[in-house]
Amino acid sequence: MTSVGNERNLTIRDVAQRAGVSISTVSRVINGKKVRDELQVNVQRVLNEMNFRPSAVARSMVRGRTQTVGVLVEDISSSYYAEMIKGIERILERTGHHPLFKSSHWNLQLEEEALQVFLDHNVDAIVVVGGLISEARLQDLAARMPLVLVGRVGVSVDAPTINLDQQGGAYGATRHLIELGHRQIVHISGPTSQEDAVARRLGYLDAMRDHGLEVRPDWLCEGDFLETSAFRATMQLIENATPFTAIFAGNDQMALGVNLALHRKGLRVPDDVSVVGFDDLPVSAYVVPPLTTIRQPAQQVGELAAHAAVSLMAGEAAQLAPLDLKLIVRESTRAVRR
Amino acid sequence: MTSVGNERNLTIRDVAQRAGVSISTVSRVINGKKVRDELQVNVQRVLNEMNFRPSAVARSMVRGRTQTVGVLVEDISSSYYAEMIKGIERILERTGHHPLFKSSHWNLQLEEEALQVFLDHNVDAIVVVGGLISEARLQDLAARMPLVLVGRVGVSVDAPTINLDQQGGAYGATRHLIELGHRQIVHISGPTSQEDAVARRLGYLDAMRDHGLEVRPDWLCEGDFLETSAFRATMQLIENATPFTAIFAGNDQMALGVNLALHRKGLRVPDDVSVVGFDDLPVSAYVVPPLTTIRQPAQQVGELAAHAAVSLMAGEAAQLAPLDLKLIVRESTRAVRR
DNA sequence: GTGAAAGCGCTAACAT
DNA sequence: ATGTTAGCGCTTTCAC
Repeated sequence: MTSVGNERNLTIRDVAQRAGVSISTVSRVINGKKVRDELQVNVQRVLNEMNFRPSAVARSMVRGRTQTVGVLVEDISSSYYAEMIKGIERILERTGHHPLFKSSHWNLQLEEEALQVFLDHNVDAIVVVGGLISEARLQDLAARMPLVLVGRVGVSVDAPTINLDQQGGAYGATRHLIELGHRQIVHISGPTSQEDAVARRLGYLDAMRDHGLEVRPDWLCEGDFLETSAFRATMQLIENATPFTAIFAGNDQMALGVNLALHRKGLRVPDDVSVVGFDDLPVSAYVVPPLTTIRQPAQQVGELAAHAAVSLMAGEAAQLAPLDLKLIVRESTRAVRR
Repeated sequence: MTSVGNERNLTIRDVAQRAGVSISTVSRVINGKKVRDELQVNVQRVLNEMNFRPSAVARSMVRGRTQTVGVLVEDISSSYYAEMIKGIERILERTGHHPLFKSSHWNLQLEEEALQVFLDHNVDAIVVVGGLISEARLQDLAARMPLVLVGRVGVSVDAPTINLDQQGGAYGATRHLIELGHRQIVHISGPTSQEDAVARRLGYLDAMRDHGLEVRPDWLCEGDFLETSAFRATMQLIENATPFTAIFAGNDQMALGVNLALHRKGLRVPDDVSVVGFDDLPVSAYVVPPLTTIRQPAQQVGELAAHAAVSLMAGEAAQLAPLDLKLIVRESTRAVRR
């Protein structure tokens, strides 16, 4: 049976001894440097026999690089971030780098701690997704090591930044409803402490204004990007007899909350009320009715961020292809009934 | 402004020099060992001033421990694993350990590679969730280092194993349908290459048999745990005019696929067909109608696994509290129409 | 209690 | 081309 890894804790010395060469020769063989054919073959054989693998820790120590990339997200288990992480994994795997994921749960202190851990562990690059870290701190980081920012709009940090046009996406979502004849459109936003939530709300406001539609104050609700908040907001709306024919939720999770509230109140989607979400989560195509939404290419964002990090680590400039949000029309929206 | 981490790459020598003491004294202060009060205060001040943090890599090198735990899952971005990961993060954070997550995508070779990476990086413990790694290999690993297994039923490896009674859960799901008067119950299982899928199918079969119900061959479908497969299977069932009044899907994602197919064919849930899922994903409570399902306490599983790993690393035996699956009755099931 | 020195496993000069 | 040696930054004997 082939054993996984070293039998005990073998070192390069053990290999050298067994092969009857010096440790540098073993090191050279391991690293594919020039060695006399005869020795090369012999050492390689011993290497295989002993199932030897060099210690990544020792290599990191001497090389000053660890082949790891710190990735800071709000919540690993949230669908959107999870998708992004998948993209990051895929790219880094190819380049022999290892992502180190940390969740900060929208908590500034946890973010700082995570960064500190990355620094302590001497990661070769850091990817910061969203978050509350100050611009100054990010700039500080960027000056010292490869840093890639995702979803931090409006920061002037000297680091490649990947942003999707949240405002434009929200504008498109709202316009879609308007084009279907809706005039009374509610928007349930995410928490205004988050940039994305604010940008999307702005997009909604812009679209309404551009089409000459007034926004009733009670059409603007604030949720927290989770299902329950939107569920409650929608129940409230109905109980208050607020008039509306469509709801644009700040993300798909909240759109689900909206759906359920409408269902509870005996309103049908899309016959009575049209609903649009944002993100296009994997489940969104399968809920009943399938959700019209704005697709965020989360995996691609992750891939792009990883590519940028790899470039930076190689001392090259990062190439940032523009990524687009796309309206995905499914079955939760229809022309307003006249 | 407080800077994150070291200005350049400060070492313990720089601190020693500035504080006018030896590096051992600095080391002692950092590690909270006995040092003369006067020196202690002085060194600590310099430490703070310089914003010094010891290199985790160097510490790992000399201590032989890295404070990291390798966690191998099939797919980080899958809801169920993501929840578990959250539980693992939460516990390890408290003990100062850092999880290193790897996805293996149901690919044996990727699993082996991930393990190898863990070993190379000298992780202090490994948590293997499900997967295809052979029992022999796991035993090999367990003999050499702290290893915790999750969801590997029937392996006789000398390592703490956390298992939920998948078969029992499926039995309960099926019995729930039977108690509602259903007799014609379809089961769409996950891929039979996965232990969980097989166990759940067995639970279904047991329940049917125990209640004297025959299982038509075409009531047993095999999906792949993803929405689409169940969608297709359900469409097929209806097109073949297979008689059924309820469907037990192997997981919630497939239950969503079932829902959509029923919707497409004009069948109502639960009025025409009852549907039960498995897992209780965060979204399951918010789809319309809210899904009746078997709750797997994914986060708790993660927490338990992390606790076990921590115990093992401390040289203690792991305490494994039993975790239960629970039937969550929501609105996708109702008594069969007579 | 404190400092000098050895050494964790490896790579990269530097000799040979 | 190969071996010898000096560290990488830290912890930990071991003397004092």
